[in-house]
Amino acid sequence: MSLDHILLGLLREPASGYDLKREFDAGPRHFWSAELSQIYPTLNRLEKKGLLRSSVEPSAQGPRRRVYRRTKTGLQELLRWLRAGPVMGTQRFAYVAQLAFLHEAHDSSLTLDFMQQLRKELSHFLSFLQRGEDLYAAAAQDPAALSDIEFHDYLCLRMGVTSISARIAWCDECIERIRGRRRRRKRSEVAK
Amino acid sequence: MSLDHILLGLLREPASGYDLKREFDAGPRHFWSAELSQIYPTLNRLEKKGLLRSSVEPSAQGPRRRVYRRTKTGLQELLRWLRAGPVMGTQRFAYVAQLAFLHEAHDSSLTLDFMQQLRKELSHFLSFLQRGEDLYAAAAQDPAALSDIEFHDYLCLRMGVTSISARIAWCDECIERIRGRRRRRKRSEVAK
DNA sequence: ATGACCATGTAATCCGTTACATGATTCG
DNA sequence: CGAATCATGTAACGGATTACATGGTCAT
Repeated sequence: MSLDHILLGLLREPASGYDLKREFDAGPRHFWSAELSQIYPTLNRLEKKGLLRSSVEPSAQGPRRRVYRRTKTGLQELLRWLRAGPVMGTQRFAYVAQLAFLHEAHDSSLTLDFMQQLRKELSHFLSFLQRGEDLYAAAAQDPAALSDIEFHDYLCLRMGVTSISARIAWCDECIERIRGRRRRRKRSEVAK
Repeated sequence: MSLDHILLGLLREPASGYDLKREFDAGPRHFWSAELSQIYPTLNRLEKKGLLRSSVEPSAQGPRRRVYRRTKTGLQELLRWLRAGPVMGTQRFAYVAQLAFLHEAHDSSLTLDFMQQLRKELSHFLSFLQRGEDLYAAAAQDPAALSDIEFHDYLCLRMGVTSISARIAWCDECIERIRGRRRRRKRSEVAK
């Protein structure tokens, strides 16, 4: 039930479902995502549970919006979740499973292509994260220059950058190993 | 629908649902997992679709087992999935979301404790992966010494090791930054 | 007026976890 | 004989995605 708590967390400022969706797409993309069709019913449920309160407000641009605010109970529930320690959810990387089975194709160029395409996709995502990181350039020098909120955001962004960078390095390592393996195979064939 | 393909991939040798569950727990733990209650119905469905074929066989130890084999169609479907290129599923890291919201607690020691506990859990998992890596010690020298299957398995294991290592380094970086921020905050308070 | 974007929702379906239910075999 | 392990499933629930449905406002 993490989405409940993530919405509670994002609602440090009053926001509509639509706003929250945009926040998901802007920031936490490297660690969470949600669709509007999941957000709206969840907000509704949280309001029924008394963790949120909503009011309809006119919009500056567009139709009327339902704006949600966290209640005192909502904040308490968020803090309870945070104090319970890190939630280690299950990881799922379909592309690693694919790599594990690529031997079935008996074609090392397919594995090579696969890793090169993966590297490209990861690099693309890394660029996106690094554009965000540039805004915090000062933080690398003096972490005390940031507000509490910015500081925590920055740490999360660093997680994205270090973890995608490591994955790209892994791609490079794989590509090198695949090439090395090929060369040695060819050599030992010639030796015969 | 990745589980379908992962089961097809794991079934390079005939196996029962119970066998496959043990394989999940032994190997792919760092990139996939599944429960028996999900595996059994999925195998059933794949058989109905003609991608698998099963037969009941006596067990060496215990009651009779239903052993599944991949059909030609099953292998073709697996290869189709592999050739389609890397599947970039959505990532979900609840603990990063937690970190993003920890500022609400207004207590830097809570953030510090959180990161230290996270580091501990990740280290534990890294040890598990490294025990697996030791079996492939030779591969680091000569990748051509491994069979195709072992080579691909090894690359997947390396993904786990590099990616968890990077995450641990990130924890250390965070811990350092939190401490540095504290010191600077205290200093500027004294300066007043 | 029409297309882009703002805004909110429901329905169908699928994926995944937890709990429940059953029973065979083996080892101490 | 009792506990551990082998072995196969079903049921209930919850989480997440895709598709569908509706309509307002604004700029061109």
